[in-house]
Amino acid sequence: MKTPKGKGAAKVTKEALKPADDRKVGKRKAAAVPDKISKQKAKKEKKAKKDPNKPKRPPSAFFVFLEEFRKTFKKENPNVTSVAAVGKAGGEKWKSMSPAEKAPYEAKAAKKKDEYGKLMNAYNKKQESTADDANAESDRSKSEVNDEDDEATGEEGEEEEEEEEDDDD
DNA sequence: CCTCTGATTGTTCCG
DNA sequence: CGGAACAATCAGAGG
Repeated sequence: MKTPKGKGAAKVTKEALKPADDRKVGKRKAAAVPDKISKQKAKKEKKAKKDPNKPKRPPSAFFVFLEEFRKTFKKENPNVTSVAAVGKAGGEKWKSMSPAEKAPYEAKAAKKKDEYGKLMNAYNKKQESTADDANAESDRSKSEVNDEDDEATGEEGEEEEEEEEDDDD
């Protein structure tokens, strides 16, 4: 089924119970006309080679918080095994949290973003290399140079990760 | 057997 | 500027 239509996906959640925004993203699949469903696992790189090696997006502050929250939640709610349940609970709590409390999570997420930015740099290089069509590139083995000699990321530099600035005052 | 779906919010990217 | 898709998770359910 793949839930072509929203229908059973979003369902009623709690729109009435909670005014939680419109949550536009319920199932944005509608617009995307997915030819081949390839989300979590790429079975075979047949034709659906969207991106050779796209770096996964860094977890948002919310996700960072969620990771920890999940443990706590499940710990106190061993009965609950639904990821959705944790998501909801986490979302509610997240909104309930103070910006100051989210700060540490945001700080961490910010750092992830920093590293991600570097990965993107390298990733962009590959992309710029070619807009190769699936067809055009039949056999470019010899030309398959993936070796980026120079290090894209200045490792030695290692900027000091800014800790969360203590806002005392 | 293996793939997908659910649900949260945030973030990121391309056009 | 905006939309659209995807990030983890975990077990269940279906094809």
